[in-house]
Amino acid sequence: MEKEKKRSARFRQTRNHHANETAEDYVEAIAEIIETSNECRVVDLARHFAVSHVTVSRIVNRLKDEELLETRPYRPITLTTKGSKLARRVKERHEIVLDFLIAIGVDRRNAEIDSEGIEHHVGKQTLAAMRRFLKPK
Amino acid sequence: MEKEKKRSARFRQTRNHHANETAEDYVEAIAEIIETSNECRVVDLARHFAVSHVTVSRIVNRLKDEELLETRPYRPITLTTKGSKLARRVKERHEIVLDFLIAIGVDRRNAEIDSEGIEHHVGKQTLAAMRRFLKPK
DNA sequence: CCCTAAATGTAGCAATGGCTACGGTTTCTT
DNA sequence: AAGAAACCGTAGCCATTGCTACATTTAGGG
Repeated sequence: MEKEKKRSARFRQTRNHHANETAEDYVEAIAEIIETSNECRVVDLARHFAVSHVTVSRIVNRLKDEELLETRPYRPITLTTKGSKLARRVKERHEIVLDFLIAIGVDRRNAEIDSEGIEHHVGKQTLAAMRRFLKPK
Repeated sequence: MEKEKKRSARFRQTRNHHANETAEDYVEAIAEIIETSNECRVVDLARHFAVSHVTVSRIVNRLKDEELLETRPYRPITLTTKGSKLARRVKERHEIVLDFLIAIGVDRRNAEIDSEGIEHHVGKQTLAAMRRFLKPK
């Protein structure tokens, strides 16, 4: 019974992370787009994620409420300090996961696909293990 | 531009997999419960995933439409052949991911947590790489 | 056998993330 | 400066996955 309770808690955790995954993907994309194009617009994100601008707009508003970014109507999107920090963490984690998959023998194409999905579920310990694998001292 | 198009396709893929993940989790859980308790009821799944029986009931109906399982009102749930096959594949993949995480140095507790989330995003190549890592010939 | 408890089902609400259609702003081009 | 094109916002639809509250069915204990 005790074991079942733990399992349940785990599943709940997984689900609660879902909205968070979107936030992570968005701040990462925004940081990336700003870095390469100097500014990030709703359309850029729509293209990036291959969704309509409407979907992006709604999510951006939510992330604004969460104080991850700032926008004004018809204006570019900027990250708050909180958003930038999250973006940096996410980017680092993403790169580690990608490099790790390549290191264990997955070709770049597939590593890129799988890492997009995997990265959100990689906890601290797992990330540390991947890091160790990449840089054995 | 070409690269951006590929990336978009990838994201779309990821999203389309979401409903599928639920199906995978459910058939895996059903197979597991039947194996240990001889039958699987809606309440068992509700306990397993720590959600209400209502949520389970709705999802079970959807999976019935997808012919992964069979139910009759107020009756236990059974897997179809299709459902059983999926469950077996999912279970195998799950075990490989779990063992792999442990093998790279993640403790069991964290490996169990992360593997639940990661497993759905592990493609054929990545799974093969994990298998190679576990059983080097 | 009946009556209650447990299990299921149904109705209806919320949040998230998709969409199209339509209308309002900004910006660029002529 | 005017008009077109690009961009953005809003309304309103759908599906999924949560929920509570209430109704129904099944199964067991008296």
